Amino acid sequence: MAITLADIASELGVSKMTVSRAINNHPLINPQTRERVLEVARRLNYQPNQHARALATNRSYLIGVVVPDLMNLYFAEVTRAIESVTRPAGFQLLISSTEEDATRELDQVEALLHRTDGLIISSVLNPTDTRGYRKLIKDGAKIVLVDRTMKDLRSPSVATDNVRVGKLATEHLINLGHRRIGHLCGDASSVSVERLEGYRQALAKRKLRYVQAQVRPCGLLESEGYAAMRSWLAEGNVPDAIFAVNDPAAIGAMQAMEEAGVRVGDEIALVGAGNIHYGDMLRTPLTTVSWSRNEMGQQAARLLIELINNESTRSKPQAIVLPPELVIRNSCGARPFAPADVSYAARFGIPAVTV
Amino acid sequence: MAITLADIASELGVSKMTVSRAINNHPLINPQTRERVLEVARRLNYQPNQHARALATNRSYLIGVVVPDLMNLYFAEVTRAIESVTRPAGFQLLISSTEEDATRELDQVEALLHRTDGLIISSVLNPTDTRGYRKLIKDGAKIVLVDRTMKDLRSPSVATDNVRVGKLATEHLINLGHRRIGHLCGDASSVSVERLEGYRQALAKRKLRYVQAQVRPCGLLESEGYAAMRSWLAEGNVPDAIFAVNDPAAIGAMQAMEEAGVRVGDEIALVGAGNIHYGDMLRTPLTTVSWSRNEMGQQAARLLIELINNESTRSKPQAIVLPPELVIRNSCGARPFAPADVSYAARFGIPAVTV
DNA sequence: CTTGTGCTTGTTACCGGTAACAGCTACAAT
DNA sequence: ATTGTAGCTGTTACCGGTAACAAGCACAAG
Repeated sequence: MAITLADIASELGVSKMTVSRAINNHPLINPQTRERVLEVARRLNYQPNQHARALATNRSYLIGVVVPDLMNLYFAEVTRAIESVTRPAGFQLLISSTEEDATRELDQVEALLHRTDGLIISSVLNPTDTRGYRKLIKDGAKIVLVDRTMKDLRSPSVATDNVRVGKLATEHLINLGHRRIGHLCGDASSVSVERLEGYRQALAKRKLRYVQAQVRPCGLLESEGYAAMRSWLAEGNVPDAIFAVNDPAAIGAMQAMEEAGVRVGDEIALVGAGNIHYGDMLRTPLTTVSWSRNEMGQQAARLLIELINNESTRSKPQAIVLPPELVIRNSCGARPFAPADVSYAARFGIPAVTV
Repeated sequence: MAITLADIASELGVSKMTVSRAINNHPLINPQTRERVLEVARRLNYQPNQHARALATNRSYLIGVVVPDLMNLYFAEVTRAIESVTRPAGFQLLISSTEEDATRELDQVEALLHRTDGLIISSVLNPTDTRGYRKLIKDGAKIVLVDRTMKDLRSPSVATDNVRVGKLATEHLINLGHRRIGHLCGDASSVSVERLEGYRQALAKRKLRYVQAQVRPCGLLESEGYAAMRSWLAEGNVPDAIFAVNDPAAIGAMQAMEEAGVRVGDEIALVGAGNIHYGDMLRTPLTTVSWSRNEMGQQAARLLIELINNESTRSKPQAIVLPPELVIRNSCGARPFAPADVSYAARFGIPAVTV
């Protein structure tokens, strides 16, 4: 078995308490005694039992991170940023990926809450459906929301202005001369809903009609973007420009377009959101909307540590909003798409569907 | 505070022990009693205190995962595969990224060992320098090595045949007609050393000279591949084909080439290793060597769970080797590179260095 | 010579579970 | 009636730390 406080104590003929104080740099201890204890601890390679410590102090020095998808480099980046703050502060991360699945999220959160000091969550849930989290927070759970927020929840959050994200992307496409602009929209999560709202606002502002058929349900995963775009191309009636809810969805759509022989940025303009790594190195570099993933993760980590240490001087939970900006690359194209009615179905060998 | 066993016990007028037995499906309990207990537990939303349980049983149901770089999608994939096995088995993951830094790895491992039931490690360390791990394993640490292995270590491992990886990549370049084949080599880790060995073997087999100047130290990170290639191009004397130790390094190199106006696959053939996500969607799709990340993660997870449950029937630790295969895309080019002595320095505006 | 005070150390109990063993009850066997 | 034996439940101690309080000691002040 491992070395315990008691081993060191008996070795030195002192009490466990003295050893404990030495290890924890407690002020009420003779510096010489501390040195003697630390020396023995080093010699025996003492490692405190974290479970015992957590049980006694009710502090685990663990932070749970719940993200929708670790294969999405956007979240890998946010997670790394979180770690860059939590590690120096002495916390370790319990990371779990929900695969964009709400049930899994609730399970994970429930499981993580009781073995961590607090959670950083990027929630897949519908932002209006806050019952679950509201209760947890009332019961004292320390939760910070990152990237995806929820309405009226008394917990700090860090996100970008997603309505503006949708507006920036859509307005850019309008400015390029496009009039038939579609949207691959996400799910019920806050980012999806707000970016859709931004898309609508941009259209309205420029007096363009909002056409239901031009908004295709998709999801936030690359595979979903691919599937949605593939069926859209097969059915026909594809717009000349598309704003995809996020970069993975855009990249999935891009892949579907390429398979169908559609020249991205030329025949169909495409804009994503999130500015994920490799977006600039793709066959068709992806035009996107960007904000700092680094800032996002670091701020979230700071807010959570504040919360854990009860340093929150403010009465209202802080909601940090990071400014989004357009990153223009090639996928949005320069020329508008001229022919109004090309069917891509033939390219897949699938009969076109009249909408 | 949270509900404890004692709360449930007093509510029902039974002992803590009875409640504990009910919660854990212990056989020595009256089914009716169990039902009554479970009902109250549900009603009060009892969540067992994992720290207390871990302290009493010496089992935490946590598995530590130490990977070199979570921004490397290769490891994100392996991690996801690990999780797909460990989660159904009731374990949670404590993930930490070492950023390809040996010191950080040792720190992390030390810290994780004492709060987990076992570790899955992809080690950055020099594979011959096994002192540290050897001692830990002798002291009872449950460790499975994944992707990167170490010599003579009594612990199970899952990896690919990295000598073969280097051979496959290099032979492919030779078969394409290249004679001046360089290598962006990694660090002291097992994959780096073995792939370099494969590169040498392939050259030797085809009677090509091993030229020290054509093997550039690089590292395993994208940024390192970029930096190494950039300076190589600036110095001149670049070979017509390059095998990069892994995909991130290859992609970094690719970026440096593009910035220098060098046409990848055309002027310089490039092959990576690992087949990371997006490798096929890059501006120049990356030729690479591939093996199953999924298999890798899942097998590692199974081996560790076996180890934790002491189900290891075999006396020798298992060493699983996954077969690598070549994935031919565009970065390796079709035509060999003709001119032998072009200086790329001018393109950077840097004076060429004669080697 | 007491008393007070500050510094350091020890004692006790507890955090919330679980293992090992003891004890109780009802019923069957002798 | 006694003993044995399942079958279930309770008791006690312990896992390895820490908080709160008690206590010892040296030395200065009264």
